Amino acid sequence: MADAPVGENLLFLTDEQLRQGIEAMFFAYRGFTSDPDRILATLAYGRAHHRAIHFINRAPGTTVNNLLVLLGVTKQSLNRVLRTLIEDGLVESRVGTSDKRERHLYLTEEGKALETRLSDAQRARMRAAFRAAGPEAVAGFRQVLEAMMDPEMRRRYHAFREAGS
Amino acid sequence: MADAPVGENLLFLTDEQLRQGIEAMFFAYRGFTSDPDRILATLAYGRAHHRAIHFINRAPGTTVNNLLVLLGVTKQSLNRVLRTLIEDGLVESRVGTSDKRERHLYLTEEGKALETRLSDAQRARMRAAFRAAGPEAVAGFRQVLEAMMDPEMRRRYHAFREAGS
DNA sequence: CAGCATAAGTCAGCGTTGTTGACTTTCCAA
DNA sequence: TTGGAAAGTCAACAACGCTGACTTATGCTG
Repeated sequence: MADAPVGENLLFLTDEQLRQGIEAMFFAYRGFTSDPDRILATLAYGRAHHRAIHFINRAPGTTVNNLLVLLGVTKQSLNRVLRTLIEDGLVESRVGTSDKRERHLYLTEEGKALETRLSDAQRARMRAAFRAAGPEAVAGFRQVLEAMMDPEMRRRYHAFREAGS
Repeated sequence: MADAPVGENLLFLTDEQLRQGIEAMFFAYRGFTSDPDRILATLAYGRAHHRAIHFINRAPGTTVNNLLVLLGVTKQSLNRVLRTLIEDGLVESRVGTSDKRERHLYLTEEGKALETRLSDAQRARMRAAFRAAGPEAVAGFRQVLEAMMDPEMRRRYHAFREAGS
């Protein structure tokens, strides 16, 4: 916010620059998802399964309600994914202790194994991109992405930053 | 590649940093698509229509084959989208002059109007994010996104940069 | 000219993942 | 004890990917 560069250096706000940013997001997101997608395709799972596994791994014991708000999907949509993951023994659902209506979600050993496999693939690409671009570019990358989030999602993103590190 | 910073400044390649990068991409992409999605929902169109409209606008006269490679979808999937856009009078399909097997795609006035509407919404968010982060961050953002693309997509992305500016 | 290749379009069917709406069960808290 | 929150379920639907099989029109090559 505050003091953006004044005067001549606003070329990065050109219509053409903005369109290129949009296209960069589109093509980069394709690359971003392609490696896990290839693994998932061999397992009869999809991206929704990956996302559930990712966030359960990041926040073990999270409730179904937490998860569906985080993922931005309906209870019914998440439930379909969770059911198959539980049936297949990748996720464990434990009844809450303080509030027994809640279900707390955990990855099983098998679930952790798949998480590692998916994450390794995705992190390898991210690592290569970070290494190629250098630390200053990475800082800029994160700043722009953060500014692009809805405020509520930015809040949740920060919650993970604190919990994870 | 080349000379990455040596020694202590490799914190940006930490496992935790990479995971945060992954989550940033996820949350940011949600924001990135949310504004056009809201408009499209009122029109019985989806993201696939938006993507087709976007790239036809960027490369008027492109062929169906060009477009499906660019979008990374099958002919059948693209055709379903194009058919509705042509029926609704947003896209015009002209038989090729040199090669009559080809169909060249153009936005009609109505198509351009919708493109503008969708693009305005998406660019507004991108502009706000760029402004908030500043030009150096934007440069880094683009560097990292580019490094994250598959090489073939990076080539196509550059083709647009040259054609567009 | 014959025959193969290419571009496009179409039909049928399927899977994943999102949606709404309606409903039940469980259980906490006022 | 009663209202409401959390979770789960069933049904139906839409968007948008996919494969496979096929047709039509056209271009190119031997």
